[in-house]
Amino acid sequence: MATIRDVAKRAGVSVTTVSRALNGYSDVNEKTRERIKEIAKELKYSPNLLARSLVMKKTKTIGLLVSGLKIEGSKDNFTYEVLCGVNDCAGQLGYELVLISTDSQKQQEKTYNQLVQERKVEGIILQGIKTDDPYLEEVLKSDIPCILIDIPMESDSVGYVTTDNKDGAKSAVTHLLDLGHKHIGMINGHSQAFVSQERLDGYQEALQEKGIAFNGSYVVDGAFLEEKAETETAKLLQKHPELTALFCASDLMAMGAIRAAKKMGRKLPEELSIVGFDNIILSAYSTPSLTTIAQDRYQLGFEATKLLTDMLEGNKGSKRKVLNTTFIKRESTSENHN
Amino acid sequence: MATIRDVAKRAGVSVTTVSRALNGYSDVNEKTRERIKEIAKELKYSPNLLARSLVMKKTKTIGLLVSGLKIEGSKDNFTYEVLCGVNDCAGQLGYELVLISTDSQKQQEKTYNQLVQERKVEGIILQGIKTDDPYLEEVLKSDIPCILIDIPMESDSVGYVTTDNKDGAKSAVTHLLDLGHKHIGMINGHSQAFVSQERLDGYQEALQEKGIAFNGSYVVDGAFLEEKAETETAKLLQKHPELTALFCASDLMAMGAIRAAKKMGRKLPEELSIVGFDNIILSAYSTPSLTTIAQDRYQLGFEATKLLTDMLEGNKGSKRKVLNTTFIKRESTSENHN
DNA sequence: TTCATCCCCCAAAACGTTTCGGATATGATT
DNA sequence: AATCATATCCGAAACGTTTTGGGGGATGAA
Repeated sequence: MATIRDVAKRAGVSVTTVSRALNGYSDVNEKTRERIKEIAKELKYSPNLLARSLVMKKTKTIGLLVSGLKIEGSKDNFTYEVLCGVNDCAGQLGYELVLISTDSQKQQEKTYNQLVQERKVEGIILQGIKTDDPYLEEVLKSDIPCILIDIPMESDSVGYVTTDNKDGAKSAVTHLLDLGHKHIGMINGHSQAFVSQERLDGYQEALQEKGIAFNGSYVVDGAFLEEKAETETAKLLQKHPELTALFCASDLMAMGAIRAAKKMGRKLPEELSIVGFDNIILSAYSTPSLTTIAQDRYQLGFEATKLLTDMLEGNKGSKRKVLNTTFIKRESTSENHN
Repeated sequence: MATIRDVAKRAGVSVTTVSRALNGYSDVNEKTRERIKEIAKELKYSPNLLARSLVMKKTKTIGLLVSGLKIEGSKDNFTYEVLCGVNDCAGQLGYELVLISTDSQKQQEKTYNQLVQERKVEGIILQGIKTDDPYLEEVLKSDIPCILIDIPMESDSVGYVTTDNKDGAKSAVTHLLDLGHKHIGMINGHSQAFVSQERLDGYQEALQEKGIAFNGSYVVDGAFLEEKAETETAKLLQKHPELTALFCASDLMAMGAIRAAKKMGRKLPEELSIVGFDNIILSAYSTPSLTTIAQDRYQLGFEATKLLTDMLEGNKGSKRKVLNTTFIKRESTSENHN
């Protein structure tokens, strides 16, 4: 590996001049600059980023910290698609991306600050963290720039990007109401996610606007898990046979709900309408295919990165961004025939 | 950020001693070692990895270079699951992971060597590269340690990990033959993937063992794409109505095949048996669910990382690993009734 | 001639580590 | 008393950059 010294020697100038020539400073003669560039190319010189970072105290690196990077994530692809967005944006802006993953085990050993400082990243995007995670508090106190995904919290150094969950949920439920459904259940996610509360809010607001009373026993906790959703749905339908429609806070849970309904012999969608949230791949392939609220996970990652790099480069501006959802009609919803 | 100098000052020793104390050298008194550790913790000292790497010429970092890290990858999750495996193994072994993605555009600008040297990674895992990619040649010439995924090529510094594609394909086709099918089509992947050839070999070998002549016109190119597979399947079935079964070189293509068959009014699986390859999530949810050959993508990533770190640490040993497949029976295959 | 301006260039310090080659003190051995 | 081995410690160099604070020469103006 050729160093800057090699180039300097060969060019008969000082390392200072090489550095300044290559970095586009104006106090170097154009002729010598060209010569230096020539030689650099000849020697296949490329600056040692470690050395550069060490002196400049900038690494041009961001980290994607994901809590629970597990194979189960394949089902909703949330993390993968966020990752794609982050990667694309970071690439465009010349930032390197390091992937950091934690789990409750690792968190015992290292604090957030340690974890992040060690990796020498300038900023962090946080994905998949729950609201009761001890890291979250640390993040908000720390002065390491950070963007949270789907956790609407801010501080001087942290911002967030999320989807308009309330509005999305509202349009889902409104869709069901428009189809004539009066008794609509909800399979919500666990309470360690902000989005659960938001989606519940949307559910309630939609009901309220149509003058339908909210019934707490119509809402159950599916914990964002397919199996849990299946058993909870079964129980719910058993207990409340009057339900003709379900709003699920995630497509994956909707898959569980579909299975539960099928097992109970309910005809879909004639005897039970189901709408999900997320628009995961599966929702287009299931039988019946799933009417759902699409959120753009790629964009979530992309915007998070944009926000983060803006912060890093000192561009003052909003540190939050809320994305819109899109309603997607498929087969799993139909008019209420009761 | 506290530096080693701060610790040294506070402890009243030299930086050398602090360094050696913290790194477990024996030529430092246990008492002072304890004192230094104490102070280090007190000052929240953690060594600057940039500085360390600079002098040690080791970064303890590996790169996952993926060609075409795109949102479309959501459908088969190949990259995501490999990533999970790489991440887990790297984490266990104390390596950092940086994600590098390229596309044909970026490859114009930077050679493989540049791309990799700049990032200061010690080794690379290469995923998603096609056989006609110019990078591949460069990889084999380069002396940067590298593990290829699903490309069985070796050199002094590069090894590979892959699945036993031929055997997997063979068992898929054998399954169909055992069900009494005599005319079996194949929707293969494009020829820029090694696995395509291997799976074709397995297909042929299975036929041969049962004494059935190979018919080249039964094999079409679905390019690993769902849509392409759909149109190719439609054409194939039209041209060869005698076909009662299909072997698809990927589950995603099988999805296309299923759709094509349905559109033609074929009853599945009674009038057409289909077996896929991969065992992607979708295959369990489609109607009919897909009989397939499972390959462990997570393990692929995990083993790749193990191989790579072995190389990096000078452990001489095999630089290749071939994983086995598992046959999974679902609804899409049944006995031949003709 | 003298002085101020540019234009180019450079030596040296700094970043935070690790490591090499001693240095010192202590105690044991001869 | 002299020598030697051992246990601890340390100064300084090295890694490859960027940046700071000039320095010298040419040019133009006074």
